[in-house]
Amino acid sequence: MPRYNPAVVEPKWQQFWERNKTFAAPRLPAGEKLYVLDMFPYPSGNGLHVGHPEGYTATDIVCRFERMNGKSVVHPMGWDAFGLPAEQHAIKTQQPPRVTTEKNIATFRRQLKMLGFSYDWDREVSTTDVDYFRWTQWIFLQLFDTWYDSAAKRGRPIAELPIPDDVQAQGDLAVDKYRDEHRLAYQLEAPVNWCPALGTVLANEEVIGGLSERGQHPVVRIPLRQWMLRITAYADRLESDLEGLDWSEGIKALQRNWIGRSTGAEVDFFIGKEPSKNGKPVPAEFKQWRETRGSSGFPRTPGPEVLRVFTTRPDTLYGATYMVIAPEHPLVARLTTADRQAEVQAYCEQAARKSDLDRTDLAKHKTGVFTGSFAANPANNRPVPIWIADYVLAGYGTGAIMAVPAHDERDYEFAKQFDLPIVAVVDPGEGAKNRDDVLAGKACFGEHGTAINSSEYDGTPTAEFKAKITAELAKRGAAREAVNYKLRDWLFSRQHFWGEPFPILHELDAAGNPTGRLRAIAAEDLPVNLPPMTEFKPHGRPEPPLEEASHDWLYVTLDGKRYKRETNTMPQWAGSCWYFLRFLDPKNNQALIDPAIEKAWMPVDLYIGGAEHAVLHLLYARFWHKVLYDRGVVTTKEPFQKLVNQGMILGELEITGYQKADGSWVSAKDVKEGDDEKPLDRRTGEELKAVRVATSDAKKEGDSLVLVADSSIRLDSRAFKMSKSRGNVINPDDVVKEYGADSLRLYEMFMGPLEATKPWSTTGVNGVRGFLDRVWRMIVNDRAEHLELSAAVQDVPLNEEQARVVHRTIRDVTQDIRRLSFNTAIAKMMEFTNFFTGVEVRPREAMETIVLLLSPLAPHIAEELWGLLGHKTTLAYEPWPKFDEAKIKESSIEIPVQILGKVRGRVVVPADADEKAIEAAARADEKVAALLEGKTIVKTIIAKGRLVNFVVK
RNA sequence: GCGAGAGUGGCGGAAUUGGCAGACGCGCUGGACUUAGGAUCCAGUGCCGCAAGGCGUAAGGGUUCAAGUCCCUUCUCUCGCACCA
Repeated sequence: MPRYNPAVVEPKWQQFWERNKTFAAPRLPAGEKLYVLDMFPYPSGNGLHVGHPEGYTATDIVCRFERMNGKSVVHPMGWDAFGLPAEQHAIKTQQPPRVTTEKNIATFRRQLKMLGFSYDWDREVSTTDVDYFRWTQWIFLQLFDTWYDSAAKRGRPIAELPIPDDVQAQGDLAVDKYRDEHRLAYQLEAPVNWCPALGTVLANEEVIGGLSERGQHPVVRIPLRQWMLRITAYADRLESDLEGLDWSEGIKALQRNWIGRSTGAEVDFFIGKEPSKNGKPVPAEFKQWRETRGSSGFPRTPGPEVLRVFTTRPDTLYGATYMVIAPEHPLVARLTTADRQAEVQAYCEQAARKSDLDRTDLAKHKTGVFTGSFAANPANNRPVPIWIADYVLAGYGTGAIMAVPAHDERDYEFAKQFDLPIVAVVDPGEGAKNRDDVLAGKACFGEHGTAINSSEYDGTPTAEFKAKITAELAKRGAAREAVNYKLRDWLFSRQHFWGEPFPILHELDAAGNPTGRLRAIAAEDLPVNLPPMTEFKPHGRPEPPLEEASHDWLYVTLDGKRYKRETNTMPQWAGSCWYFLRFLDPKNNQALIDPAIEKAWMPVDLYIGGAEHAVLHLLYARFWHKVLYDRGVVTTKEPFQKLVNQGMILGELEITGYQKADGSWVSAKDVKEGDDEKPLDRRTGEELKAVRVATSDAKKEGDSLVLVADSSIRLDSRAFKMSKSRGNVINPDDVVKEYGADSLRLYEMFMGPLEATKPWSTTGVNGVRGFLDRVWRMIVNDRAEHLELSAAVQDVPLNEEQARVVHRTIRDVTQDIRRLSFNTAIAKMMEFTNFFTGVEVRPREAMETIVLLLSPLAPHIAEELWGLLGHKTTLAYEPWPKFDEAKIKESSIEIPVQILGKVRGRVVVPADADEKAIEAAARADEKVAALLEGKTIVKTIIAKGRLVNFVVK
């Protein structure tokens, strides 16, 4: 019994914590607050993965550590439980998704409790709880009720939206429509992937090469009414507010990249209101247009007489030798001349059939057609031909570009393909690699230089030219400065039956047809629950499955008007956009959160989760938070002050060899990867078989791993992502059963830096279990019948050396935990244990210290040992050990002596020895003295307390 | 192609501001205790060499008394984005 047995110890303490609500956080923080958050999991049917406990252990360590440091800590957990798998399971088995979800949550909850995390379980929420999504719907109402005032740079109530006179004059319906167009939540016809064979709409990633991932059925893109959220309005704030956040540069870069801000100019190219005979702008009309623009300035929206483009390089305007519009551009018909009709139509139809992926994937060679029309270049007034090509995206900028083949790689390729003129207008400068080719139009140069072939601007440096010409054209009303973002508005509706219903009603006329008028459900009438469903199967139409709901759910009469409910549901992202707020006030049925609570606990001080959410979840949550900030619901601009992404845990390292069909080996250097990742013989193209090789059959030779039996055969060695198909998945339940939760926690922290990707190793788990066994035996008499202290543990003071070890360990472990460097913290505790197991009499003070230091990482064993050391209560709120720097200092130290930078000897000197004394000691060292014999010392470097280096000749 | 990160023993990984490369763990070798060990304890373990010694942080160059760490060039791997004008 007195052997360390986690199967007994761990459940015992888990029950203790639960019964005593040891980790319940107060409503409002008492003293310094700390909000530590994990990305809550999607409770999948597979149960917990070993990746989950990695981040959860890290946050748990921080929480337990800071509680002992006296902070008021809130550490909640919940479930991001809407999701497609439960819906698909329902279709397959007719089991309601709520039932499946609750079952999965129960499994996850059990597994998390089994790992001893110090969550305040009273705060548990699930995004699928009606009491929870009531507030998700409430936030949607805020979005619906908000427009973005770009002058004030903030969201404001829709009632404050100024209505232009001309709209006002058109009556109420026009005003409503105008408002609807400006809301942060608005409707749009957007294309979806409709798969007739499956009878459902598919997400982009479920469509591969125009076929459904499941079953390879054809998928067509059809327009469907959708809800959109105007995240683009917040693009610049989402970008600029990144600056004050304590996030890794990598994640910030990822977000910036995704937002994709670029600055440049919008420029209008005159095309003429009506098509002309030769396709070129009529000079007289053009002249008149220039005059008008000179006085009217640059209009907000382009009229039909111009083709507006966005460019980041207005300085290359003189080199714009043609223009390109996207196949979906509204002016396609207007610009296509009669003789080009057939060709253009065929091209556009073909482009429409391609998915976004196909367009980019096989776009190594460019395609396009000439429209027959020309536009006037506002810089030099010359006509340039207008082409249609799908390398220009309809959704970015204005969907049209000015093409400068000499200075844009894509335009260059296109110009080569279709033999269009290439005029260099930027001189790369003397000494540039292929300057002559660039100037001759035989190469493309995309960087900055000085202007040429640009009339009076010749010689102007790129940056200066950009500003100059933009200002000049702006004065003439032909251009303006502009900013563009890659970020698109957020497609917020899904055609699913397992998601949050929208709190929106569509007004119906007497005939039962929608009038186009929307009505938001009043906040006090929320929640809108999901309708009860009797069967779960696709109804075979693209419209949402909730269209099949019973009529008493679907139709509503209010104030004498009939309405039909919105039948789209929200995407899974919705619930995770604000859960961190609800955790702080989970049971409030008057408000999303009590303002006093929000003010006291927010923002989240530490947020840890997987890097897979680095872009979308974090961006969406930040966006919602900013809207709530603008509307006065929250008081912080950003929700997550510090963010850390834990790295992925891979399967165990695998050594792979390659064999031909006849079983003979092929060296890895002769293997290449074919389609579908199948290994092929580089020389013959023969298909090979990848074979797992046992560690004992492989050895290292030089830089490569080879077969023991035949060293000419090289092998590959790498770890792979855990996957069912590869059979390398590690189940936390099994690990806990075999080694215990503390061992699992400790091992995951010991594997390496939190943020690194690292392979699993079962012998490594065994190793940390061995450490816990040693800690146990250091304190417990494991030969006794009953649990009792080892006789070696005695109430004696620490001697000097022991005190040094104790205090140094406190210092280092404290510092390492603060840095989230748990692997080194564990190493320090192992050193401590190695030292004290070798000591016959172990002072109680030392043992109590190590137990406290270990407790955030391995809390169960620590609580058990703490009790054994004579304490009656949990150590969860025991003060964290303090160290005394004076006790760490040694009276004498050993320092290396180098000659020409090479260590030649060591000397022991008093710790406070001055440079002279150190040098004298170094010279006195026998070995050093011998080597210095007959040499001239040019210089002596003394790093106090570190080393001595003699530079000799 | 662009962006981010990383290359250190057989393996996972340590190494304040440039200051003893390889902490700690795994694995391996030898030993002790054992009927036995997948238990425990002790010793060893970067590479070459009998040794003295030499060589070593992806490769090459540089700065420095001193470089895993700073600078330049190149290579490889992982992740993300990918015709964003």
